[in-house]
Amino acid sequence: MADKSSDRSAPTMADVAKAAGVSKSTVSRAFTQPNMLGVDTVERILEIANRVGYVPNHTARALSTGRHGNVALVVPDVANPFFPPLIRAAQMEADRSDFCVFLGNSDENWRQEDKLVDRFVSQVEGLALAASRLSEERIRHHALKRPLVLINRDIRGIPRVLIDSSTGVIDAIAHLAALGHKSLVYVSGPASSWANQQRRAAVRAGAKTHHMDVTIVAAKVPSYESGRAVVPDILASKATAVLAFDDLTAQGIMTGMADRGVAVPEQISIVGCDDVLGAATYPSLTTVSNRSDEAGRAGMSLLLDMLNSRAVGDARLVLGTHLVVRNTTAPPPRKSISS
Amino acid sequence: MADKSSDRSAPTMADVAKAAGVSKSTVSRAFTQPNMLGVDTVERILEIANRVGYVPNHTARALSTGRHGNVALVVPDVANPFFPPLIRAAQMEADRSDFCVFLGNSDENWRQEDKLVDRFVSQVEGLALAASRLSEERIRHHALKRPLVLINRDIRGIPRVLIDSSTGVIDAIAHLAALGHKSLVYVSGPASSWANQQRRAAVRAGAKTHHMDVTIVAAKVPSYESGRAVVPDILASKATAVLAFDDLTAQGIMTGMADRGVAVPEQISIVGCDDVLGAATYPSLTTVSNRSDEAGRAGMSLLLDMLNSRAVGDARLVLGTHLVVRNTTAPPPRKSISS
DNA sequence: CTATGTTATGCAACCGGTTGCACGTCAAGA
DNA sequence: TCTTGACGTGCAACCGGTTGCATAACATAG
Repeated sequence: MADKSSDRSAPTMADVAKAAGVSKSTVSRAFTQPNMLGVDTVERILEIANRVGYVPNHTARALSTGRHGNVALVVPDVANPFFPPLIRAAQMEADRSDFCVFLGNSDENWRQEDKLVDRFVSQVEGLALAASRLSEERIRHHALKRPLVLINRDIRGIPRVLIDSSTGVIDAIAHLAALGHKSLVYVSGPASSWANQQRRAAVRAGAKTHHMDVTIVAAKVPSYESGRAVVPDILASKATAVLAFDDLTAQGIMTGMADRGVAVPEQISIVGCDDVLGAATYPSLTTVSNRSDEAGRAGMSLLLDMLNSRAVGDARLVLGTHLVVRNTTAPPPRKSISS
Repeated sequence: MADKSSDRSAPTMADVAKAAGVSKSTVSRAFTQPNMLGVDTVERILEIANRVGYVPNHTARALSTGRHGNVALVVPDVANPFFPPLIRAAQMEADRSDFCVFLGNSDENWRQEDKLVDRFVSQVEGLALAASRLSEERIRHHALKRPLVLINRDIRGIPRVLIDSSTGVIDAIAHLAALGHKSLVYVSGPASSWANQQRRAAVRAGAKTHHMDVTIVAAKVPSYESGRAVVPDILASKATAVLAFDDLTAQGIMTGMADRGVAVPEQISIVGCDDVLGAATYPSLTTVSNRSDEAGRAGMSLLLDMLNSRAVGDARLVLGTHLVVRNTTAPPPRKSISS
C-alpha cells in the first residue's frame, strides 16, 4: 500500500481527501479558507497533499469560480525594443499576484489583434492592450466583456496609462532651437498610434513656439528599414534637424545618412524617441527617454486593481519623459546641405 | 418574450439547447462533431447559437477534455534581445494552430522558473523552455507531467532544438587566426547556459586547431553592464582578440574599450555572438549569426506535433550558425597593447 | 437538565461543457 | 413480414474543483 498514486495523471482533491480520511469539501477549504477548519486538520491535509504531490487544478477551479487567475497582454510587436521591458515589467507585476499572463503579438495588425483578444477573452479575467491598433469601437466592445486597461492609448472611460512624450519632445525642440536650427522634419510612425499623434502634435507646438519650420515625413511602420527608406525625403526637405518617431527609425536614418556621406551631427542633427538603444549607436543618439517598463508595471497593476474591484474608475495615469542629450545633435551647418 | 437572454452572463449550451428544442449533447456535437448529426439540425443550432451570441466556454471544455489549447513559453529574460524574435516566432507558430501562449520570464533564476512552470502546468497542454536554467532533474520531472520541448538545452530523451554556435565560433576563430592573432579571451556567459558551454568548448577546440592561447574571463550574466565590467580582466590578459558570449556583452566590452582609449579593431578585435544588434554598433560588430526566430518557430512546431501525438520521440534539431564579418576585427597591433 | 450557540465537517448541487451507451426510427436485405 | 444495421438523438455520468446548507459534537447559558 505504498504508492498507488502512480497514475499517469496528477492526484486530485478526491485522492487527497481519501488519503486524509476527509471529504473533498474539507480539502478544498484547507486550501481556500483554512481558518474555517481546525488547525490540525488543515495541517494534516496540507502535509498529505504535499506528500502526494497534489496541486490544485487551475482549470477546474476557474470553472466553478469564474476566476482563472489569468490576464492577457497584447502588443503590436514583441521584437520592437520598446516592448520587451514593458512586457517584462507587466509579467513580473502579474506574477507577484500569482497571475499568469498570455502574451499576444498583433503584428501591427488590428485584425490579428482583434482575433487574439477574442481568443483570450474567454480565458482571462482581464486584458491589457499596449499601443493597441484597434478602433475605439472595438476596444469599447471588448472592454464591455472584461476589465481592460490600455497602455499608450487614450480613450475616455477606459483605464489607461500613457507615456507622455510631449514634455520630452518639447524639450528636444527647445534644445534644437537653442542650437540654432530653424527647420526640422518629423518622421512619423503608425497613424493609429496614440504616441505618434501625440508626438506629432508636440512637434508642431514646439516648432511654433520657437518659430521653426516643420515638415512631416511618413514612415508607416516604426523600424530600422523604414528609417533608411525615408532619408531621401528628409534630405529633400533641406531641414537641418530630424526628430524621429522612435529610436529604431532614428537609427535607420543615421545609417541612411552615413550611406550618403551626410555627417551626423555636423550636417544634420537627429533626435530619437523612447531611448531603447541606450548609448549603443554611433554617434550615440540624442533621444527622448521614457520608462516603458514603468508603463507596463503600472498598467498591469491597474488591471489587477480592477480585478480586485478596488475602485479605479476612469483612471488616466500619465508618465513623464525627458530629453537625453547625447551626440547626434549639434548646431546646424553654415549652409544647407546638398546631396 | 423578445429578449430574456439579457443576463449579465453569457449564454450557455443549455440555453441554446432549450431554444433549439434539443439536448445539450446535440448542441455540443453541433460544434465538435457536426457530421454525427443531421445537416438540418446542425444548421439550425448554429443559427440559433449565433443569434443568441453563444460562444463555447474554453474553460469548461478544457476541464472535460483536458485540452485547453494553451501552451507555455518560458524564457530567462524577455528584455534580452536574443529572445524577442524567438518569442515572436513561437507565438505566431502557436497562433497558426489556434493555440494561446503563456509567457513566463524566469529572470535568469531557476527558482522563479520552477515556480512559473508549476503554475503553468495545470493549464497548458505543453511547455517550451528556452535556455532553461533548471537542473536536468527538474526538467525531467516536469517533462513527466506534460509534453515539453527545450530550446538551447540538450537533454537526452527530451525533444529539443539547438542553435549550434560551434560552427560559427570555429569560423570566427579561423577568421582571427587568419588575421594573425595568436591569443584571445573568451568572455563566458551563465554557467548553466547550454549555449555557453558549447561556445566555450568550440573556442577551446578552435584555438587548439590554430595554436592560439585562450583565456576565459567570466561574466555571469549576459548584459551590457557585464561586458563593461570585464574589460580590465581582458586587458590584463594581453590578448589581442575577444570573443564574447553574446552581442550584448560584446557591446559592453566595446564601450569599456572606448572608455579606456583602446581602439577597436586597431588595438583589439572583438567578436560577438547571436547577431542581435545588426549593424547598429559602431564599429559594426563582427558576430556569429543565428536565427533565434527559427529556433522559436521550430521549437513550438515540435511541441504542437507532440500534442497531436505525431511521433516525435527523441527529437534533436540542430540549427547551424555562421560568422558575419563586419568591422570589429582586424589584424593584431604590432606590439601588445598597454593600458 | 434542557435550550441555544458555536464550530468543524460532510452532502450534494453546480460551474459548462464532453462522451459512452442506449434507444427509437427507418430502410434495405432475407 | 421479420431481422438487421445505420443513423440521429437523448440520458446521465464525468472532468475537478467550490459552496450553500445541513448536521453532529461540544460548550455555554438559563
